Amino acid sequence: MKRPRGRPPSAETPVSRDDMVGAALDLLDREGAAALTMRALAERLSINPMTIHHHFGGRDGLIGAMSEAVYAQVSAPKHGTPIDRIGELLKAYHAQVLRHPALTMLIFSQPTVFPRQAKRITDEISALLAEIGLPDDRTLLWRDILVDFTHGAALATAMSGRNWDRGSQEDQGFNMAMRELLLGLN
Amino acid sequence: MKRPRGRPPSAETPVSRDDMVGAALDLLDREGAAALTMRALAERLSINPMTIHHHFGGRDGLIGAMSEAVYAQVSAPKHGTPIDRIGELLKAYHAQVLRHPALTMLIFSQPTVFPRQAKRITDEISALLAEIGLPDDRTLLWRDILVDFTHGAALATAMSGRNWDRGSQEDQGFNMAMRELLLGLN
DNA sequence: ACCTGAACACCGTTCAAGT
DNA sequence: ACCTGAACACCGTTCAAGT
Repeated sequence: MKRPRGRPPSAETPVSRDDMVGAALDLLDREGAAALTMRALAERLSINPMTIHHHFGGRDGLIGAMSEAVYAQVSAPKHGTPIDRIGELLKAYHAQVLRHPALTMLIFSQPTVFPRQAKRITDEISALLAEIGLPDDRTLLWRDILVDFTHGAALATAMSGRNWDRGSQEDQGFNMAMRELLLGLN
Repeated sequence: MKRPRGRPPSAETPVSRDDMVGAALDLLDREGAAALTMRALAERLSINPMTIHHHFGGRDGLIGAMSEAVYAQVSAPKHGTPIDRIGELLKAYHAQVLRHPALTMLIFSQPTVFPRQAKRITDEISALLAEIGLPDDRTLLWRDILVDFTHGAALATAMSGRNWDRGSQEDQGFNMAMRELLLGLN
């Protein structure tokens, strides 16, 4: 029953890095943060826990890779008014949070793994706010308002514990609130 | 060196429930969530881990008691316009978050321990919004905006990892943002 | 380079027992 | 009632070793 030591014969297709990230996300979404252990994930992939550890440099590294994968594609549309583009960017961000609420909690509770993608998105919002012609101090103020509100809404979702599909009620509430907030920018 | 089994002679003043909550908060604030283990806390109090466990029904129960203690005193002033009272209530809430950012993260990442105090504060905001004369749908919308923004700002603070005294820059940023948001209610 | 097994230093909690 | 010690079933990670 036990696998032999050392590298397995190459006939067995090896488990890729992406396989690991994908399986980790699936496990996290289905069973929550407590269930995402290196050991459980390894079991599911029929590999050794240390294999995962070596690929990502530990559990934090794995979580970092997961968040990069999830948030990499979040971006603002190329056309439209700056305000519309801000709204769409934050909606896209929030939509990903709705898909993986437990991941959001993990990221927040472990500051060391906070993804570069989050900084990228934040910076993009700052740039768009400046494009409107807002003075510097109000650019900062509104960037914090919009980003913090989005994170707070994410938190509320993550705490509810369920996963949501795009277009759910939760999503609509967020969209309405975001529209209301963006009115304050005019 | 080892303490004897069973109940210690009553000459040694026993460790009270409040002592445990206080020491737990101190440990959490100083060294972070990972350091708040039943065993480390027991060591610090020179008692058995299981003593704490029995008093609170486990680690989650302890965290619940900590959050009740921290948020119990957060309340709105008795006089003033509803909008002012909302602002003060959320500022008081946020001020406690600034004092114990790691506790906030713990609460959020463990939905089962989310404190009754949070519900109490949320309900109070709903009531104050209704007092302004806002229609029901806008009461809900703005309650979410204000509460979620406050939580998001709390998150940003908690992630920064440091503790802040009242009146810090972080606090001022929050106060300015809150004032800006409350303008949207008129 | 890539993968593995055994061991280490933890953890919360169950259980049975003391006073 | 309140407190304790030992044991259980975990955890991430270090280490040394295989191919």
